Amino acid sequence: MRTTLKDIARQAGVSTTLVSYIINDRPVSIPEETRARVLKAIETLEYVPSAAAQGLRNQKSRMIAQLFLHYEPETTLSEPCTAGKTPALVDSLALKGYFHLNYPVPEGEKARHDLVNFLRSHRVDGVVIENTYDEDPYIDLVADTHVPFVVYNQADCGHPGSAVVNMDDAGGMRLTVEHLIRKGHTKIGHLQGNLRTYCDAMRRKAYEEVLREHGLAVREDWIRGDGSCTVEDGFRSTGELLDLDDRPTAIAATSDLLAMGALRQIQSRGLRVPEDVALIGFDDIQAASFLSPPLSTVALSYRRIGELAGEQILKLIEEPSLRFDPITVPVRLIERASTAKDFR
Amino acid sequence: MRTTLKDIARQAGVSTTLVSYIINDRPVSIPEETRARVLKAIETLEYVPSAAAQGLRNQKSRMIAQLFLHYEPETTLSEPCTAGKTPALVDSLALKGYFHLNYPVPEGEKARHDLVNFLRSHRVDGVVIENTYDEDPYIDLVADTHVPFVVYNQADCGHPGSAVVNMDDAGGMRLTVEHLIRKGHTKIGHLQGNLRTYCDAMRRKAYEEVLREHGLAVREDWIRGDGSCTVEDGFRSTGELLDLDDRPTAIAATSDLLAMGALRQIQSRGLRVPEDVALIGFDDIQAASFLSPPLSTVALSYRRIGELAGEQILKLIEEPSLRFDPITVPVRLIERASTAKDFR
DNA sequence: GATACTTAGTGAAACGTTACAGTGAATCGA
DNA sequence: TCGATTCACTGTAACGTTTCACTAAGTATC
Repeated sequence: MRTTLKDIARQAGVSTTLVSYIINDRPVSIPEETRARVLKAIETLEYVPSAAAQGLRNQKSRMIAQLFLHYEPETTLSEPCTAGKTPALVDSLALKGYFHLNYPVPEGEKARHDLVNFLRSHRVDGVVIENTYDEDPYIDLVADTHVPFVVYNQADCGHPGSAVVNMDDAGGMRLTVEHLIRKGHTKIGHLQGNLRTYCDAMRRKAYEEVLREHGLAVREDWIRGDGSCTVEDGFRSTGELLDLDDRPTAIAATSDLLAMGALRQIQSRGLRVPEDVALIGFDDIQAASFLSPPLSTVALSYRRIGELAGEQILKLIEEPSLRFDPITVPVRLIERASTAKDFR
Repeated sequence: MRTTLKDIARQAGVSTTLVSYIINDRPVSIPEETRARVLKAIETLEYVPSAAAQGLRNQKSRMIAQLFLHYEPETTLSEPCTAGKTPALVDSLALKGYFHLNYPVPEGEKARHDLVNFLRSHRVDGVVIENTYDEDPYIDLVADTHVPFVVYNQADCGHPGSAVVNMDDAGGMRLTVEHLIRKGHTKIGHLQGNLRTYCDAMRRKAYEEVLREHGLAVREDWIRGDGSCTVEDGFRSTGELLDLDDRPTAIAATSDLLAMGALRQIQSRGLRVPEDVALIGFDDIQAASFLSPPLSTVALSYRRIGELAGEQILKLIEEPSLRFDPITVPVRLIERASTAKDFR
């Protein structure tokens, strides 16, 4: 059997109440001698409180779940953007003695229902929502359970007990397109991601805005991508772009994975990057600098984002009435060889 | 307040016992009419059982922790080898209604102590141990708490209530070295990883064995690597190798990351791969096929490994007396351009 | 000497489930 | 028609904490 408070109390000749007080450092006066006796009993009997009993009594679990919405087994947890934030989140939770739970939410009625039950079961004190769509209905679902939550990549969602952490998607995409324009490009294509996500939607919007600001037309046939945001999609979509009679001389991709596919496609046709087609990505994944030519891209600190999410959710748990303004984490342009030639 | 069994019982005019029986599908005879009444009450009051109360009562949490030993914040969770297995583990646990917890264990007495308390607190029903050293003392630590566990990359550890899942490290390294020998190489260097890990130790051992079997000398000065297994290490260590008067004509790295660093070093000196130095990695990370030249390597299904770990730990929880033989997941050689030239 | 306060504790009731041991009533077999 | 069985339930005691309201001394205050 397991060692319980009762065992400690018996061993030390005191009540369980007193043992509990000592363990939890309650401000009651206890003579050193008694305290020492109890601590010794805890030591020798190797007592550790039962998480379940504490959870039941305190209505707290000290667990935070990271929700992976629109989950697909083979991809979601491996994507740079999704996976990148997890380590920092885990670390910042661990720092405060909280545990991190991975909770995938595949599409479908069953998973949706399971999610609500999960949240209602009080298994976790709060959640961090990953991989949301723009104005994602799942957010309301979570909000309705009154579990505090932090969500990435959303406009301010306005729910009480929630906070938003964004990266500067629009700013990043502006950087890339303006960079290409400075290099002399006027025919700039775009490889888009999943437009249902806030990230990719904002990036595409920024792409169009910058073009218009510079008096360049937005051509629908220069915007490609099936939404899967994979290397394969990049390869295929770039193929479509290059098949056009009037094709772009530069491509701004919404992710490095798309850009990797693009690079492969361009080079497989004997074209050169950046001489024939300039190419720039987004995310600055590790592989980017190893491509030939090394890929220009936008770097952002996924660590910082995850860290912020961790801090926010813990603050919300302590004080659910807190209101936060959405935080936006800055990005920066990384210029490499894939955009290194001036185009005139 | 939260809706409890009592509320349901009152609403349906029955005892809490009966409600519990219905929810848990206990084999007792209950007229359809009563059952329907109770289910309706559950529905309308939106009842969901309290995870903590069930945990306390059943002494089960339906949670599995993945332990990341020797944890370093910036790297451990991002490494291909470590991160690669997590998604499949999460999926296979979710399939059976179990939750997946990330538990980092940094070096140090405090973290070690926290770990023991964590396991003793019965917060999880079992653990999967990631990133172990060879004959890692942490394994005994876990075993002593009698929490069922699965461990990757170990010789059979012999503890009751445990299982081992390996990938075929030795077999994979044999494939790469034999491949290089077939290509005509006799001067083959090795970039080693962290020899304290079973993986890297096995790989290095296999490297040496194959050399000996083919009558080739094992030269200590051709074996490099500071144990960090990073791109930077690969770059630096390959520099040392190339500085030698009598230098290898081929390099077998224990990981793709090391090989990426090696490639950068080789090319930065104006040498060609594979003409001047052939190069082969291990892991088949996504970037490998995007290098110039594309990197030969060893592919293994991290998905399969994670899946197996999930299945094993759940079986152990159901039946802790079960004994499993260590499972070894097969690997295969991927030949790409970085080893494509015969060397004579 | 009565009153108030501090010290060092204790008992019992939650928290929300589940399992065991029953209990009446109805049905069945001989 | 009696005992046994089945049916449809229920009461209560756990599971292991924490908290609230107490108490019974001892000490200080006036």
